[in-house]
Amino acid sequence: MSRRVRTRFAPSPTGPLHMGGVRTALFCYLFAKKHGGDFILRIEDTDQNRFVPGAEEYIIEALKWCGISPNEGVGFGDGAYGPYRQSERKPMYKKYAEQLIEAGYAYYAFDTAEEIEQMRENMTKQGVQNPSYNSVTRQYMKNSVSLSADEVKARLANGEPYVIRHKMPRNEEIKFHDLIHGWVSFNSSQIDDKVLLKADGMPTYHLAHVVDDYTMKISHAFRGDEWLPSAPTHIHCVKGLGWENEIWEYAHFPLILKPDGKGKLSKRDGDRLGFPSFPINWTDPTSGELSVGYRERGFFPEAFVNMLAFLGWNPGTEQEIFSLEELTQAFSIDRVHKAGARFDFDKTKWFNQQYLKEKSNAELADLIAPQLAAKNYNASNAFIQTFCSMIKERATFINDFSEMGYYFFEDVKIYDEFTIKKKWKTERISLFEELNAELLNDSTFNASSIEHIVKDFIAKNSLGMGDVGPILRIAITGTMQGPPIFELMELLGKEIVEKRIKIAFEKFNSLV
RNA sequence: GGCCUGUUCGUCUAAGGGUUAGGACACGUCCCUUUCACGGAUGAAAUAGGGGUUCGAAUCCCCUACGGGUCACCA
Repeated sequence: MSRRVRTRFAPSPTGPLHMGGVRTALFCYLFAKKHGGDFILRIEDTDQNRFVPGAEEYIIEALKWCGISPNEGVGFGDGAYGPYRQSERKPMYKKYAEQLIEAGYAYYAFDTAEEIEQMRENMTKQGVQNPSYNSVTRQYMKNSVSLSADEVKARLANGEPYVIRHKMPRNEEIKFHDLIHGWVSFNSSQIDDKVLLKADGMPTYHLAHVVDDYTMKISHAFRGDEWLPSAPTHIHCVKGLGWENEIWEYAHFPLILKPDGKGKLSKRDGDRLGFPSFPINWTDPTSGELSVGYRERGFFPEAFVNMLAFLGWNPGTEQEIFSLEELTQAFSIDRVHKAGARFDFDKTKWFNQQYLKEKSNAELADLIAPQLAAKNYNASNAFIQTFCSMIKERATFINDFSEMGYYFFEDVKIYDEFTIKKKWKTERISLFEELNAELLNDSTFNASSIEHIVKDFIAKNSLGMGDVGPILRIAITGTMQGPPIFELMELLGKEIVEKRIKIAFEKFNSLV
């Protein structure tokens, strides 16, 4: 009764994986892991015309980055059900297609593309709204249903090109159960005779899905909602092959929609919607066009995965931050939504920020080391860790650190002139020189000693913090935004503070 | 257009016949801080419409509207 849980993610290497695909993989992974089963990566490379070099490697690398590694399949070590690339499984499909013919569930078709086109035109002229190769039109086409057995034999013997088409019944109720949608039923009269085996001997998705999921002992076939309309074809083929008692459970996941709700997110979107739609960078091999991925944009894989999990699923509690392990525990297919979810980049950034805040300063110091090195910023590890502690609650991405806090490592490049003009009073110049001198005399020079000096100075001269704070802050950092100024002065040290104040005061005078 | 599928704050969602319809993002206000953020508090904000069933409906049924998917020798 209890069957080993085996799920698979089966992308086609026709380009990069987009985030919708990653989410499908994630759900398959979570479900398999939760039930102690297997998660398999199968590459659906049956369309040689659409093959894109580098796509398979991309898919593997992207899954690795996300931490949703298959335990079986292309790139992750073969298991007992290989090969895991459909092109390498080519020989087996024909056998099953022929088995379907013998069972009366499929037939040979010899029509050329032009003949099919002609048929569609004729049907349209006759007022048929949706012309297709189906239980009615197949009678008028060149196939083993309409042609005599002898002629079919002769054509086959002559090596005439042919495809094998599914023979969808004329008028039958086809019903199947979906873990998310419940019972879904179709009338077969609405469904066309899909090509199962192409003229080049390769299967189409329809045959490949049925044959591979059966032979790979897949227990749960999960895929996006866009597959729902072709499910009856698959169900009927399963029946024709006599596998209906061993069939997997289906679940069709809700689609991830564009932020405006107009259509599903697709590969074609790249990063031109204002946010990445790919997990990692992708360079189109023909156009050379680069689409920035979540990884390069500065997202943590944990945050990206966490966000994806919450698109169409939720745990039913108010917890939102989940590690992969926690997701595995909490995941349940019956908490997956039915309706498509619009993507929200703000929320995605929020997830990243949550993870950023939780990183230790030591971890962050390691992570930002490359960007500091790239800018030739040299500093001790202790300095960098303090820098991280001061900047992390103000940033969303680690990529932003060196840019946001450049003044930790080099002199101020841009001054907030608006605030200077408002706050700098030329007549107070000697007063500030005095403060500067007092600061230089401070032998401790830590945040609290500096604060003392400044506060005494304010009191002595009947000023307010608003008269001094901004001046100091802009002198040191150039901006009104940033970490606590006294702590920053302590970190930078007396020499740098002295130098910056000197440069700044001259600048201020020239501005006012 | 046919078929399939869906519809709770702007967005992601909770509430599986009985709640002042809850949370999060984004937005407003206040507190903390005489910076910015973080954090805390608070506000505004939703059951698409119409019919049933029921003592009682966001939840069940029907109709309408609207959205999405799909209609290839692509997956």
